[in-house]
Amino acid sequence: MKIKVNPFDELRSAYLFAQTSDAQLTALTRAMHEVKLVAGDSLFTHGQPADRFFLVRSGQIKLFRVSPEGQEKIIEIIQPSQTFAEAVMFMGTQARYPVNAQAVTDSRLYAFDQKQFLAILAESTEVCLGLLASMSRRLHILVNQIESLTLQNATYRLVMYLLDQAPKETGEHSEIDLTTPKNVIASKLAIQPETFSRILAKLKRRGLIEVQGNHISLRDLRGLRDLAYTSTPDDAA
Amino acid sequence: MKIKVNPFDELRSAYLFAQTSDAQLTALTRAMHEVKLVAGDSLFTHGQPADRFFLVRSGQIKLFRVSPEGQEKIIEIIQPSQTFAEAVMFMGTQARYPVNAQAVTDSRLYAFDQKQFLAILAESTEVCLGLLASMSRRLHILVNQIESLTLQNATYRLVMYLLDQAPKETGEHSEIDLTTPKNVIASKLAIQPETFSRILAKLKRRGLIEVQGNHISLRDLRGLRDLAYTSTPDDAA
DNA sequence: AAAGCCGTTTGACCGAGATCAAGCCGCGGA
DNA sequence: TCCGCGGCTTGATCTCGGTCAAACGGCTTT
Repeated sequence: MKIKVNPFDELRSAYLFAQTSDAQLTALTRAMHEVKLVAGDSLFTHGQPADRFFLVRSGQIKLFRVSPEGQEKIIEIIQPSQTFAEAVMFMGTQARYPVNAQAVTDSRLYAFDQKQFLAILAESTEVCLGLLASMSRRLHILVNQIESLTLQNATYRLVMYLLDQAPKETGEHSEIDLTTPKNVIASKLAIQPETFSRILAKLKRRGLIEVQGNHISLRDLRGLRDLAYTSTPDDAA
Repeated sequence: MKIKVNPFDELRSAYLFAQTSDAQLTALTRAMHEVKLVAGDSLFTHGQPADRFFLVRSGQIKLFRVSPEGQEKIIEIIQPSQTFAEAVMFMGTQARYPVNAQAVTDSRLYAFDQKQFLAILAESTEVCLGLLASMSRRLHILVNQIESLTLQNATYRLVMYLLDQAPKETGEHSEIDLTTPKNVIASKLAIQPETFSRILAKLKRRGLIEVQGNHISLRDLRGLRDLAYTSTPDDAA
């Protein structure tokens, strides 16, 4: 027994295209091409002219900025079924990518031509509204990031990340696997790898989590949540 | 001699409405009402249901988050002719404001009804594209904020703020007036008022600026730019 | 003119997290 | 099986910026 697969299902799995009609997707696919990257490959760099945006089919892409001293700060890690850089398509005359994009793992993407995309937008209000919604969510996420960078400490950010990774079942206990190298997560949370490691060790000492490589057991979800909101800097075992 | 003023000029001064037709603006104004705030008045709070967005006609509105401890972090200070909270209109079912909004000084605003606005969007691609462009810019600004919060120090942020306030003439010397209380600027830059004051004092000691209350003379633009990019923490007079 | 008040400045101290520097461990290649 | 590399951990130390506290100065109020 064979399951029938709509060729557009993969595109529609992306928020951005969820509401787009077959006809429009057909038009879009004409100016779409496939991109394959191996881990470490750069896709585009900060300041480079932006003439296309992307949908991740598999793998992970990190969007980041680099400081003059070479420090890397990851703004976002793009997962399969997510699009990115679509917001840049509206920066008007000679748009430029505001960040660097690089593959964390081997990845397959679709690239969409800016002109083609703008043409579709111009004739479809639904696509427009979908895009507005997706940008609105992203805006909100960035505001939350700014809040936690400025009003919360490193432990809070890390704990929130862990809780966010956990499935939202209601138990007091949960298991997660880090799908991303620890140093990459650290950069996303704006923490040094050493500090990241130390915070994990602290949580372990307190019996809140257990760590075996990339696998982490959250032993006490309530305790973790409490910690995040009170954030005792105290370190004693 | 009297200058003829289009009643919509004020609206069109906002990026968002720059391309909107008279007919659409007419429709919009039907569901628009005026709002007056005195300094310190709250307009809306974080988490409150969002059913309208705003255009600042005069005054200043700060958008901010508050930490559990009561610390305030200003995300943005909205100036006359700028709109805000329009992005929230797309957060779907039961949108909520993601920040608090409060008047820094006495202010006059226009408030626009969400439904009316969405109706106009649905029938005008130009307005849609204008909105996309404006959200795209805001997105970019937030990314830049995240970068400077994570990859740059307080001195960098403050110097960049000063340089940003200065008119872009090419001289080596420039005068600026802070239109916003120093503690508000400090919060926007994620710096404590004490530190803000100390950094200004340091810049003064080095002969880069002169300060008289809210008036600041930038005596050495090149020096300031250099400082921002090298950012010697060194403090000696 | 004195008294508050509020935003700002200055001083002394502290601490979260960065930096520098070793070790450790798991994994792939020879 | 051993080696070597890269990511992770742990320890020692440093520092930027925060915190607490007090004084200052320009206002408005009485």
